[in-house]
Order: sequence, then structure tokens, then C-alpha cells
Amino acid sequence: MKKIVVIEDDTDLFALLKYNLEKEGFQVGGSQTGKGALELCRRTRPDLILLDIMLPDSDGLDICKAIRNDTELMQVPVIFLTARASETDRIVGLELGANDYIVKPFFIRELIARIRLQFRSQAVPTRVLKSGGVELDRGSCQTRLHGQPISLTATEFRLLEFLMTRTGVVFSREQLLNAVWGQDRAITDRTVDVYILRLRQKIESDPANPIVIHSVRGFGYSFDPQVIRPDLSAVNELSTSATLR
Amino acid sequence: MKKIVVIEDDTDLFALLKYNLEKEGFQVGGSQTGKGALELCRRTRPDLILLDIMLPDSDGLDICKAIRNDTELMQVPVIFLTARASETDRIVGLELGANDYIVKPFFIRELIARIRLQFRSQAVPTRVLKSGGVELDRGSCQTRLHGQPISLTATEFRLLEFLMTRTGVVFSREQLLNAVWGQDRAITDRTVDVYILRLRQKIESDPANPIVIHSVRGFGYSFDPQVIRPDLSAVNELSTSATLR
DNA sequence: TTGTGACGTTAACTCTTCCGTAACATAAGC
DNA sequence: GCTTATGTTACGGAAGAGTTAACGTCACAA
Repeated sequence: MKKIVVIEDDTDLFALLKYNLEKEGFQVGGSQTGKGALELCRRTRPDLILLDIMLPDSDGLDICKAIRNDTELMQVPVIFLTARASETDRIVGLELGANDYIVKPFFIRELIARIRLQFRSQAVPTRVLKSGGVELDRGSCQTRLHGQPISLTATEFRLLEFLMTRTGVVFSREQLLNAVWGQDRAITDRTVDVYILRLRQKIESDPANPIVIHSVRGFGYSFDPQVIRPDLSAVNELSTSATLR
Repeated sequence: MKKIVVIEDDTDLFALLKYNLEKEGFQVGGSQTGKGALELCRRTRPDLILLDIMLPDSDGLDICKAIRNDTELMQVPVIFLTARASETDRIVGLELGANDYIVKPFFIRELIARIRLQFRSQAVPTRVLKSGGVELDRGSCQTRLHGQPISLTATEFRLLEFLMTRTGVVFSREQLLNAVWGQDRAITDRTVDVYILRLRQKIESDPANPIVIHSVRGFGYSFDPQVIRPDLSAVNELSTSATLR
């Protein structure tokens, strides 16, 4: 039986959540304050944490950060409860490490579905990401390409980690900046280009014709070793690059 | 063999618990009253406490509080036995410090499972850690390097212990501060650097080129005698060959 | 009390690496 | 051919990490 800790100051909502979650067969514990929440999690070792962002005494984001910094709780999935959709951008980022979020008011059924989704996907907390010949160990922060260790800088690593955990999804430069660099930093979005370049130089066999990190003109970048994007001049490029280099 | 103290006034239930727990290989002690319970725990130092909330002479919650305030007992996991699910609100709340609870009537099998879960999460199996020529005795708090005793300070010891029990995993300074120094302390993260330095001076054959305690720029530190991280020369080779094409 | 030593913590300096930007080059789309 | 989006390069400054020294604190003995 899975244990869920609910951190929510609204007593009515808490009772509602508790009732429904227990009906679904989960074991529910709760804290009304942010202060006690961490301690509760440390002790009870929940399998999932439902976290309201707006708490009377502290910020839910800080709690999430504290959870991620706690060795024992690092792996526990966190789902945010948020009042406004506008907040969600800040939340999903790598930096804070929220696994999912749901906007109030919400349907209980949807919440349950998302919780089950976490348990299904997080059944084996993936320490090593492996795709397209790239191997990324989040525990030891090491990267291997075709088995051989390569060295990435911290930012390169985090960018690649973000993309690899969301294989096939295209992200705008702005989204990548928010997720990897942090939402409060003021950085040109062209910086992303440079990092994509550096990553390509390190993990693409031919950086000029990338097959792992794709550019999607007008949208952004994606990591996807499976799909070869429709490239009209693919044949021409191949021949010219062969003669040029 | 793990010791369990059962605090339960119902004689039949107590006998049932005792029988089943002993069958599972646990050593069981018991008290029928709240008054004798604390004393019993102090004397026998159990590895886990099963505590009925409803006792004839005193409230189980008070006993739990007393346990948490006892220096010797505060680490011991407590599982509550409660008659009604409606009581669970108060129990899982943080101020009481229960690790888990189970609602009567319950299946013995489930109780056993939860008890084992508590023991598993404690995870203090190995008394002597041994890796990379470093030998660390957690019982006597002694350290040996290639067989020869060396002296570490308390903090050095705890830091090394933390890293060695998680070989190969990189931890940020913040995480190390939380884990080794305690979560509520306000200390500069640069302090960690100094301790890493001191540890290296004591256990690395060449502190300038550490091969046991690694720095991972932008992330933190890790203990890993196996892995040799890709160093500068390798990077240069790779990048030059990449740019040369 | 005072002195002493061990320990923990911080500040400051140095060196190195890396980050982010500007500027230019190339490709894609109209 | 023009405009816009992306690729590429190189450089100055920022930040991370190693190291040293000094300060504060505590326990304990003189």
C-alpha cells in the first residue's frame, strides 16, 4: 500500500483529498503547515507528496527544494497543487524538481490518475538515462558516449538531462532557460544555441548533421535519436559535406 | 535479532501479536499498561515499538511523546495501533512522531510487512565500511588507511561515513550540510570544501590528485575509488579531434 | 581564573574553468 | 535577394574550487 503525504492548509480540501485517496487504497498522512511538512516526510517516508504551493507559513517551492536536497527524500515524486495556471511555468522546471502539477479547482479523478501515473512511471527511479548511444548517470553525474566516458560541464549536463528525460518533445529556448538555468535569471536565449552546439560537438558523430539533438526551426530543440526529421536537402548535404571535408 | 516492544492492554490481542511476531523471528517484550511501558522501553532498548492508543491508564499519544523526548529512544520507530480510522488524523500529524499506524482490525501479515518496512528503511547493516584502502569502523569510530590507524575528527568521520555509504553518488555541498551537519544549521557551504580538503590530506596518497574523493565541478563531491573521471588531457584530445574533424 | 589545545567555521587569496555574449557566418523561408 | 532563424567562433568576466590562515568556541587542566 502506497503512502501519500498531503501538505495543504485548507482543512476542507485536505479532508476531501484524504477521504478520496483512502478510498482509492492509499495511506494518507498530512501536514497543515510547511514547517512540519518536511519532518513528517522524513519520518514517514511517503511514496508520493502532494504539495500546495500557497501555504500560510512558507513557500511550497522552498519545501520542494528542501525535499530534493534531502538524501532520503530526493527520489520521492512531488505533485504540486496550484491555484493559478500562470504559476505552472516556474514549477515544472528541472531546478525545482516537481514531477507534476495540477491546477485548482481540479477533478479528484484527474488527480488520482496523475498519482497513479507517477507510480507507474516512477516504479524504477531511473538513475541512468540511456538513449541514442548516450548514457547519462544522474547519480555520479557521468556521461558516456558509446560506452566511453566524455566530460560535460554542469550546464551541459543539466541541459542534456532535461532533454533526455523528455525525449521527443520540442522545447523553446525560453522553456529551456527556465528549466535548466532557472526562472529568475536574465539570459539571452541565444545562449541556448551555444550550449546545443557544444553538446552536439560532444555527442554527435557529425555535429554538422545532428541526428540526436534536433533543431526545429521556429520552435526550438529536442532530443530524439529515433526520429530523423524530414530534411529536404538531406541527400545534397551529405554529398557536399563529403566533398568539403 | 530485532527486539519489539508491544504496548497493548487487550490480553488476547497481545498474545496473538506475540505469537506471530516470535514466529517471524522477532524478540517480543510487552507491557499492558502505559505506566510500565516507558520503563520497559528504556530498559530493553527495543528496535521497534508497537503502541496501542487506547490504554486503560494513559493515553498512547503521551507515551509516544515521551518516547520522542527520551534521548535513548527517540530514534526508535513507533507504529500505532488504533481502533478507528477517524483517529488517524491526529496520529500522522507531525507533533506526535509516529512512524506509521495501522487500524484495527488488521491482518497480521500487513502488520509484519509494515514492521519490516521500518527496519528496511533504517538500513544500518554494515559495521565496517571498506573501500579504496580506507577502512571505517562505525562501531568504534576508528579509521584505518591501508591497515594503519589514522585519526579523524568527529565531523570528518561523519562526512566520510556519509560519502562511503553512498559510493559513487555525487552530493552537492548543500546536501552534505543537510546530511552531515544537520538540516537546521546555518553554515557556509564552503565549509564543506575545507573538510574535503582535510579528508584528502588524510586519506589520499597524493592530495593534489585525488583518486578517492572526487570533485565534480558545478555539482559537488563523491567518494569513488573505482572510477577515474575523464580528466583534462582526455578532454583536449576529444575536443581537438572534434574540431579538426 | 587563565592557559592550552583541539575542533569547527569563516574569510581571503589564487588559480582554473566555464559561462554568456557579441559578432560574424551560414542556412532556411519568403 | 532579402529577411529571419540558426550555426559557429572567440573573448572577457564571473564563478567554482583548492588552499591557507585566522578567529571563535569549547573542554579540560593548571
